[in-house]
Amino acid sequence: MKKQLHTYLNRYVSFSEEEINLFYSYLTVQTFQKKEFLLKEGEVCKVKFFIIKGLIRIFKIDDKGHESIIHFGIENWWMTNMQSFVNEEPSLVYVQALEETTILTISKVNLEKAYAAIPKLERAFRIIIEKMFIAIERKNEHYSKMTSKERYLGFIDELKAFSQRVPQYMIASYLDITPEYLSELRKNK
Amino acid sequence: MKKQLHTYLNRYVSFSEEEINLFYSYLTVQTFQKKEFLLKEGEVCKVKFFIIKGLIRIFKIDDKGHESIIHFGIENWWMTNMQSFVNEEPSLVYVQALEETTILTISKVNLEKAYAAIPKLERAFRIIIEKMFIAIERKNEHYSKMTSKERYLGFIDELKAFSQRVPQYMIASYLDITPEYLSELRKNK
DNA sequence: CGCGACGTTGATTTGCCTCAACGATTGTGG
DNA sequence: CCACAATCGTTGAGGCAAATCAACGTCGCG
Repeated sequence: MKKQLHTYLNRYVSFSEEEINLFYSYLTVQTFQKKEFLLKEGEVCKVKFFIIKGLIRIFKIDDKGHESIIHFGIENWWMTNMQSFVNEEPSLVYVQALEETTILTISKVNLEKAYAAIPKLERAFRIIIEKMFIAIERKNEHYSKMTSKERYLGFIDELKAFSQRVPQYMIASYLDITPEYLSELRKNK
Repeated sequence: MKKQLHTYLNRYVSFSEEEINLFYSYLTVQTFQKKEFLLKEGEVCKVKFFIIKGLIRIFKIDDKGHESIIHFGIENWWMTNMQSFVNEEPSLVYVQALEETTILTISKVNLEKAYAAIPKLERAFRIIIEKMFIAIERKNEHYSKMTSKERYLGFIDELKAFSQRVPQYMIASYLDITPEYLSELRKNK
């Protein structure tokens, strides 16, 4: 797992073995079963986490009890509920494992310590969040497509990574359409 | 302007006068007239910029020639087209001044130099982008509300900052509804 | 085997768009 | 300083995309 993290981080900033060892000492390994929650609405998100293996979803439940999926997360993604983690506010969303999932977590305090001990980390995480920012804007890009059909087609590529691993109604939820309508879209190609 | 920037940055990380002077030496002042473009689709976004005074919009034009507004930007915001700036790809969006607007710009090269010269800046910009990330997620939050009406109501607060300064059809565009329909929503409270 | 989870289909309803037209402002050049 | 042109908000008629609701078939699992 240390190796996996090292490889990942080196994509952005190159770290020595010692630096990774030090960073790793601030991390905690955790495993969640399928359907287990990493975070529930109302709780404060205490950690950033790196997915070693598995699949998670971030979703919310609206007033009518309707779930809608905001993000999926897979191997080699750093994730958190930024709003809750940064501002230390109650989360508005749920984070749930969709498969058995192993993650490395780091608390806010430890992350600050790690930034202080390894200044390059600050840079790495700035770059990582820039990528996340671009990804989220890209999703929004698709969202504002006129029709759902274009939305669906526009997403096909990035959905490939998930579509084999999650039920179709979750894809529908991510696209913000009903499962019934997605079914119809798929039929008409 | 230097003072304004200093005050702003101190909200996140405290900088000395000298550090700000150094950073400032990498920046360029620019002024744009109302309706002037800071960036057009297809161009590569070469700078990050800080709005000293004025108001801008980021918008795109879809296949049917329909404009839709992605963000507004006002005083004391750092902005850029992240996708284009970071990846040095052609921009998919337009950036346009809606009032006479004065900005401080910094090129990618100079930003790298500034990071190297003033390591604390890396931290400041990490924090700034975290805030931006939270803001954009918050917008998405509103977006996935079931009805446009809820969307409109949910946005009222953060729209106050703009609604006095931009025509209503731009608000509609930002909310992703037609001006006609927004008009109806407003009538029915 | 029986139950729950999932995908599909069809009938009906509705939120929101399109298109067109009309006042009310604003502003701009002659 | 007025006249004419844009620009902007509103209203109404008509239409369509996508939601809702309900029912059914299939599959995998305990």
